[in-house]
Amino acid sequence: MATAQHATDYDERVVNAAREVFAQQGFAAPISEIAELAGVGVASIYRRYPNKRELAEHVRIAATSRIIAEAETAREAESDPWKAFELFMHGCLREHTGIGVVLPPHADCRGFSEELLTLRDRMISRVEELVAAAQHAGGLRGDLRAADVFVLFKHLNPPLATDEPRRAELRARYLALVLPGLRDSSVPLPGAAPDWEELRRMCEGGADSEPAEERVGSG
Amino acid sequence: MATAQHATDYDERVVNAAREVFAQQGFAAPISEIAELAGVGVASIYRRYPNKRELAEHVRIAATSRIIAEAETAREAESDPWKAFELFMHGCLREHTGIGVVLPPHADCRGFSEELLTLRDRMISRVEELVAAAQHAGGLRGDLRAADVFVLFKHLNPPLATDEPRRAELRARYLALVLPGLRDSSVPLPGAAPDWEELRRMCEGGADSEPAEERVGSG
DNA sequence: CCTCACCGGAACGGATCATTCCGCTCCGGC
DNA sequence: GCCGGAGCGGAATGATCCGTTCCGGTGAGG
Repeated sequence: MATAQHATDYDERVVNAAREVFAQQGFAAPISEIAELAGVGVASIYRRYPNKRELAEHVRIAATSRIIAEAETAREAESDPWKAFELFMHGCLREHTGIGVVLPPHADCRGFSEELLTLRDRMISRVEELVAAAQHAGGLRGDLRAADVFVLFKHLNPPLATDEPRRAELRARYLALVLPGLRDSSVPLPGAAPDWEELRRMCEGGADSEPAEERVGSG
Repeated sequence: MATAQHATDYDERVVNAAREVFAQQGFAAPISEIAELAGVGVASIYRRYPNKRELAEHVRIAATSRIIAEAETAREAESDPWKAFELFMHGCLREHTGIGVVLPPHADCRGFSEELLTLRDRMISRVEELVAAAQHAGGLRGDLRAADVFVLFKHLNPPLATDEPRRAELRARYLALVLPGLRDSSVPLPGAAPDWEELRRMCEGGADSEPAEERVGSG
């Protein structure tokens, strides 16, 4: 039916716009921006999601699932562990992957659904496996940790420069700039990789996640 | 005199705090945050600067000057162009350099003083010279542009994770991760480096700069 | 022409932030 | 010990932004 088709079309545009806006600007981005990018009114978003938090959670779940799928696909498609790792990195930075949206799950886990937390853990496991395999047999430097990969994602993702084709070009450029260096272990990495808690704080500062939690003191 | 000393002390704490906060959170950071980090009241900031814009400009001028100095120092201290480039990168990411604050001059030049615009141009020139020299004789990959260096700074700077020593550790870690790759030109960089205008847009989205265009206010 | 479903955008209320105002403390002079 | 003023911290103010809700408009089906 025309009507159902129309609704589906709207759903998709809203979700896509939300993914892009959240990925690029963080979860503090205004709903109106999503509406504008989607070419709909704000009310059309609220007609589909009860509030911003639920929209954000939906987007996070979708993006996290997609990253997991990228990891599994990469492993299956490539027997060479380094190639698989490379493929995964490229896959995560492809258009519409919404990689920018998977950091906040590490960044701000307060009040998330079990589903999302489970997905988050699975995503981390998949990345750890890819890294370990590439280190064992692929020449990936041994002192790289999975958390570093997420830091790279965080930096490689949100150019936000212009339109998507150009953004993809920029992601590709900086991925190409960084990837070869990951195999050069002539100089050991100083310091320790961030743990998930620290990564959380690193992402919180950059692009705000949810408004805030309990406003404690003062009055 | 105790009084003069005290005032100087306050000035310094305010400027340092402003540099850190602006560098990590962008120029949209609230003044109250700066005040808190400096351990002073907001009024003490306004007693020294007529408004937020002038404080920001002061910080930008200081940081930009410092980057220029780092570039000149590096060139003079090292005859090997690659070493000079490396030294410059490390120098810019040292504590208190405020590298995060030099991006917005490219990011949002509206209504800046001639002084700052001149410094900005000089800073760009110095970086271009270092890059060209390192490419000519130092093994730096030939397709790296000066704008890429600023993109790297943008990503290497604002961990914001915890306290400064740890932040310095993180900056060092990711600089060490990236630097070796800059000499590996086996795979040419795809896409084009951003021009200054595009870099401006890239920074605008990430961490807000000034509120918006001309906000008349302040009556 | 009427009804129903769905839209876009204006309206509302709360939160945030730049800036100003005010009462307090500390210091030197008497 | 008491007075005047400089300088301070934080509360008060006014404007803006943003999440959410409300409402009048529009097009399809009957």
